Amino acid sequence: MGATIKDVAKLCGISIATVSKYINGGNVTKENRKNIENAIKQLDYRVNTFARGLKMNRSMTIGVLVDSVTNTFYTSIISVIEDCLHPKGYSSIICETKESEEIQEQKLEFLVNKGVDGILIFTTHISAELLNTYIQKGEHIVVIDSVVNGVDCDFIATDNISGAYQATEQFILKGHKRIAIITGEEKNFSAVERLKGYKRALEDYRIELDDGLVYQSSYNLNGGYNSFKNMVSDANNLPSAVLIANYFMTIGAVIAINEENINIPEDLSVICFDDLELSNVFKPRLSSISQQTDEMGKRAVELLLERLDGDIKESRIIRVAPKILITTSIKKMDNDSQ
Amino acid sequence: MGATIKDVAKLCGISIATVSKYINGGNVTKENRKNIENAIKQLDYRVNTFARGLKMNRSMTIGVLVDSVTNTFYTSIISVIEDCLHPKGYSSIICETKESEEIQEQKLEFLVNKGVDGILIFTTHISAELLNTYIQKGEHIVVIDSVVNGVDCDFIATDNISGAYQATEQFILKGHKRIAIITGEEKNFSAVERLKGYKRALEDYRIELDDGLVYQSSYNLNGGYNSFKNMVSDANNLPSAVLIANYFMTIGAVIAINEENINIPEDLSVICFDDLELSNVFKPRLSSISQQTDEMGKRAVELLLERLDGDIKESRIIRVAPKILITTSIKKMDNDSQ
DNA sequence: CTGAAAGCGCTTACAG
DNA sequence: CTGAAAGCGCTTACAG
Repeated sequence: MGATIKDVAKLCGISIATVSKYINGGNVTKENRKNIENAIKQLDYRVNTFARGLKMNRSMTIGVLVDSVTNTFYTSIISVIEDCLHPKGYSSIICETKESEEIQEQKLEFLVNKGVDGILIFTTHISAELLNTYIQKGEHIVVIDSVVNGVDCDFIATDNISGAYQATEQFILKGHKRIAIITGEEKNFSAVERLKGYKRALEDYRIELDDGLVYQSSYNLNGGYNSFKNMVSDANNLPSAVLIANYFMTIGAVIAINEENINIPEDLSVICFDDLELSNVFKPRLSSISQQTDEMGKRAVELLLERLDGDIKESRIIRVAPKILITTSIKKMDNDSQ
Repeated sequence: MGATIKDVAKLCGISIATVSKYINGGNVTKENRKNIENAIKQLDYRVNTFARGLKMNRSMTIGVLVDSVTNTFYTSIISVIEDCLHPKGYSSIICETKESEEIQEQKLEFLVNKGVDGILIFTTHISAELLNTYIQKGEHIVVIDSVVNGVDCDFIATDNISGAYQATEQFILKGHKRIAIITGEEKNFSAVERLKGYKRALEDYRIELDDGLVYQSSYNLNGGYNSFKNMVSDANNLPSAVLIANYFMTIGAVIAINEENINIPEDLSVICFDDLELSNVFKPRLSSISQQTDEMGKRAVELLLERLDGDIKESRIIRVAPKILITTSIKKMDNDSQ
């Protein structure tokens, strides 16, 4: 169908080697350059990706593995990734795991079969074993949003401990002492880190940890809803403030807040992780710890491309500081009460 | 690095032609089959995508062009598209236009350069000229979420007129007579259709159209916010019900509703398009017209693959009926009042 | 700077 | 059913 490098060469009366040299940025005489440029335009010539890929053993394609493309936290990062990748000639293949480890393995295999040059992974459940299998096969991998021990690849994640610490500290500075946290279970990397930050802040400010105020359940809408319901049903153990550890849990909590007719911040102060749509729409606007998706996406691509080019071998771990946004969803407490 | 078909053939002591035949589903003797299967496993052989693509002149890759990957309406469809594509061996390259026509052209060119076999487009602004340019070059295109006249490709869209009609009808059946609509401008395909459905319902039920109740502005959060503010500021022209024509306008409207302390449905009845996160979280749950993203994604892939295989030439237009969900966000009016 | 030639890994008529 | 051989479009030493 389309014109080939041969057609261009013929039209110019020169060899394909020279045309190829021009295309790849080499030096050719002024006259040849002009002729080639004209011929390319005239013939609407495009380099054949497959021929080039075959010869170069590079696909200029990056695989992206993600739990779900309807998760706006992930897609915010994906959007940045595309922006960084396309100018360098890379495209990406996005695969969803739907949070199934079985599908995750299938999709990883799919990506490798497609001949991607590197893989960006941000799924909640990724095991060291699976990562190591592919790293040993020579795949270049960068993991986003979690850190797995004993794996020789790059990691990039939000500084969750610091984020949760700062949030808890905000409550404390406004006089709160009964501070609850709604977070995910042990298997969720960021949930655990955020719980750690919460505990550390309490400790630093000499507030005794009340295990009854730590609600751990599934890291999603239902988990948030159920935890919140449990929290308010325990009438003689009510907190004055709550930190909610991710966006989906927050959505669940908001549904519960509405059902229970709880007023924010009069009845309860709230800070949530992830500054997405809901935070804006809820009244009052929710205080939030917002992960820097731009920074994360940009750095992830940098790390991966460096790995593709260079001979970096050591595992690098990057922590991105979140930004905290405080609104009227936090009540200032009297120092005497509580 | 990886093993090639040559390695497999050598290990089996047969020709590469036979191995190729096996790989592509042809008949080989039982013994050869066994040997080949073993060799493939032993060598961890994978077909080289580029060699195959070069030879076959098919990339098994589909381009997807979308305004934004953080738009959950779009990503719901994208998710279904991947599910349909992967089992058939296709992968997809997703490109964002960020609603810029310039970027749209660049990305389309990017996709064609990458050698995609077909393109799925769902962007709000796609011109007949641009589409025709690529169709003439032999690209296979399916357009989702809008219909463009004078273009020889397939289209798939929600039956917007019917959706808006049904919503308006619901208001009317509950006794509403002053029904407003907040929608997008003329350039937005679905906005125009939804306005049409609204008008048609009023007409059918003999309710005179009040132009003052038609709010048209930008088809996004700000447009929804501003329109809603304008609507309530016009105190002697208040409607009892409002239909909001897309998700982002609804978010804007909800922010305004909160600011103005308007009670739904006591002060105002609401139906919105697109049954996404917000509808669940808002109290009371918003009535909605939900577009069938599963159906749309599935049909889109079907149409495209048919086009790739066969010799379909005529332009096909598929309309998918939306589902309407009625909640307590609509007040039953006394027949006497208003 | 330019060109002839080999070769990347695969598929596919074609002959047997 | 099997195999030898051509060729897809490109890049890259190599010689000039």
